[in-house]
Amino acid sequence: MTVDMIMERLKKRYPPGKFESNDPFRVLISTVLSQRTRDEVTDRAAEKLFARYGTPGALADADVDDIEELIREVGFYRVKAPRLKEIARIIDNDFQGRVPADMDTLLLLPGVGRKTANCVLVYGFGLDAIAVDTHVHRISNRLGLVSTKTPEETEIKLRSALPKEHWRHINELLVRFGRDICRPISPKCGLCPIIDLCQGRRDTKTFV
DNA sequence: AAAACGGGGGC
DNA sequence: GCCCCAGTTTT
Repeated sequence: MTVDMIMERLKKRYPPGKFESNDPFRVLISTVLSQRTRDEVTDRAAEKLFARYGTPGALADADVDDIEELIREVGFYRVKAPRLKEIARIIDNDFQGRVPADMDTLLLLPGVGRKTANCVLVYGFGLDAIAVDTHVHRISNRLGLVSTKTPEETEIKLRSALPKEHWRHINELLVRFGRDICRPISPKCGLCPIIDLCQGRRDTKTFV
């Protein structure tokens, strides 16, 4: 199967990173921080935040102004800081300090959409889920794995097209691949390790 | 369907 | 100095 070959080759090029298995609360908070923000910046801010507020109870009682100051560098901090506090409050008050482990409940939290919820399910709880961000959406379509208009549609189609063993790896693999090779504009097809497996390369002229 | 949110890093 | 970034919510 060609999708297996794609995943195997990408795994070879991009060895496992930080997102193996972690505390669900930290995965949740880190993932919200990471929205529209580069990882290096996200990691620094998350480190500072968790050093002071490491649990839902602690974060729920924090000053929003202090949270803002700690996460300023990730951007969108005036939106993210109150959301983080509210997320912590809800988890502390309504879920006995435990992050919910199902999609529908996670989506009730402010600042949590399908991508963030799926990251929590996969990286926080080790469940079978596929986190589709802009990279996964774009590249899955370029490669010809799916033909979809929205990330949610991509997630659903990938559930059929992608063997389960690859679900937990596809997000990080395609994000890294998308950042340095299969970029949104002017992808570096000349350096692409899976160019021979790419359907999009043959179907369009929008690739370099 | 489009706008708004944003400081930091790459070039 | 300009452009883009591991999305989500609101208009």
